[in-house]
Amino acid sequence: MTPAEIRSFIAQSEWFHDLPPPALEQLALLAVPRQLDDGALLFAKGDAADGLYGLISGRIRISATTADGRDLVVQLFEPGSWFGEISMFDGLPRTHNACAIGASTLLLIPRARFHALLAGHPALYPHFMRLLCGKLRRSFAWIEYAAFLPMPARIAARLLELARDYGETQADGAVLIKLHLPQEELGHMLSTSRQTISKELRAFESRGWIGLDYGRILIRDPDALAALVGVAA
Amino acid sequence: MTPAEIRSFIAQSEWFHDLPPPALEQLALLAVPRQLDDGALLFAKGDAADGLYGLISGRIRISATTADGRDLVVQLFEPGSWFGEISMFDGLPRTHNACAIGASTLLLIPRARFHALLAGHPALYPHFMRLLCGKLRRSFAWIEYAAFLPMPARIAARLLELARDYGETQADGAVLIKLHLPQEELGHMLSTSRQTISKELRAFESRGWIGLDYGRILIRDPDALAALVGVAA
DNA sequence: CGGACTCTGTCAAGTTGCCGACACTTTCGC
DNA sequence: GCGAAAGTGTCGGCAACTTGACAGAGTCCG
Repeated sequence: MTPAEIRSFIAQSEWFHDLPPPALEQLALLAVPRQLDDGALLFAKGDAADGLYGLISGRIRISATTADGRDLVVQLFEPGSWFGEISMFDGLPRTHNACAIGASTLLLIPRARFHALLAGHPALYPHFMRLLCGKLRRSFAWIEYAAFLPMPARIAARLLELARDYGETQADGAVLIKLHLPQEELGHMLSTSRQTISKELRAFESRGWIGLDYGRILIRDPDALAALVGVAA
Repeated sequence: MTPAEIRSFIAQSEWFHDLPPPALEQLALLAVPRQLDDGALLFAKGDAADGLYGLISGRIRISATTADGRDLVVQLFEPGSWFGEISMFDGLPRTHNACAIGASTLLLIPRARFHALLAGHPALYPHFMRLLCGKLRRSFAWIEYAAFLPMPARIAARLLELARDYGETQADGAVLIKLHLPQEELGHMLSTSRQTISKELRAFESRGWIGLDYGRILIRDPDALAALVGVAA
């Protein structure tokens, strides 16, 4: 990872692209590259926060865990994403665990550097505000899904989200979710059991709404799934 | 509501108390007082946002609603609270419904005025950031409770929150929740049925952890409830 | 290409919570 | 005070999910 590559990664990112060039330059000089092996823990819920992370390659899995080992997958970050900002803004410990899926490369912007950047460029604030608001709105949607929707609809809703975020449209118009996604992992995203996922996916498949392959899901009829969720597609 | 009262309300609020006096003055002049009758709807989810609201007296109930009429109570605001800021920061529609419990008096800071204030006083941003982060952390906790805890523990967790936010310590050390809180309303806060609430509250009472009276709940043993949640009190 | 590992389908038993129903109690407004 | 309205206790049937178990299918890697 050369300094030039770091600079270009930051300059192209959604978060920092409107920084003036000198600030970009400084940020790039003080950012710290970091490598993670497959499955390695980047930080855990409750850790003191060291800084803001940008994902360059690989994938990061954000989750919450109970004392007895169950966990809930909250988000999967793709290259180009930045995360860990909540602890930057409020100074409190990490809200979730973060670990690598596949070997991953990250960029750390140390806490002090990030604060200096904000102090020098308050014009960044509205942008960050919008990002936080987006997270809040997604949390609210999740809370409502859990409260209002029966399990099949929640599964459908999650499949549509995954298709939007990780989908690749095929020649026939169907959307393939480009994730290794065993039923157990889907269960961790919806806090339900593997067996329930299996049953419902099978039901969707039998109606022709989705296609199933080991660890792969193909969305054939998003409108049908959306109708189950009760929202216009 | 005299201009002087408005000014003093704003000056004492957690959100604006460190504004310089001239800005306070301007804000007070442009804020619009508003009266609501018991049960009146202030705004609904999906409405375009008119501004930021401060609650002077009464109480505001924030909820989400389904097409078939079920609803989920997300928050109750007390006098001194400000709300509706999410739509201010991202310009998108309201995330929830807001309606008055009891006759209520509010102050509206119109959208344009709020933006002008922010533009003129970027030092306000870090404070608002922390507030948004607090909401996010509370949302996360809620999501985890729903995912991980069985119903009795979720009820216990909610009772402890209510005791913290609306509790009044009695002579004997017990904490009375100063809300009119029928079991059905508690059910709407936990997205469960009245019958389940009734059964669990009765169980808590029989163990001496809480006291029950029509629409009133008294917390006698918060530690026992916290142990059920699985968190140190 | 063969064995280890992962993933999936499925069943049975048990639990939890929902819903409708109904009686009873308390509170509130006149 | 009295009647209406609101709140509560409780039962029974029912649907949804969980857990544990096990077999079979697919994939990966030596």
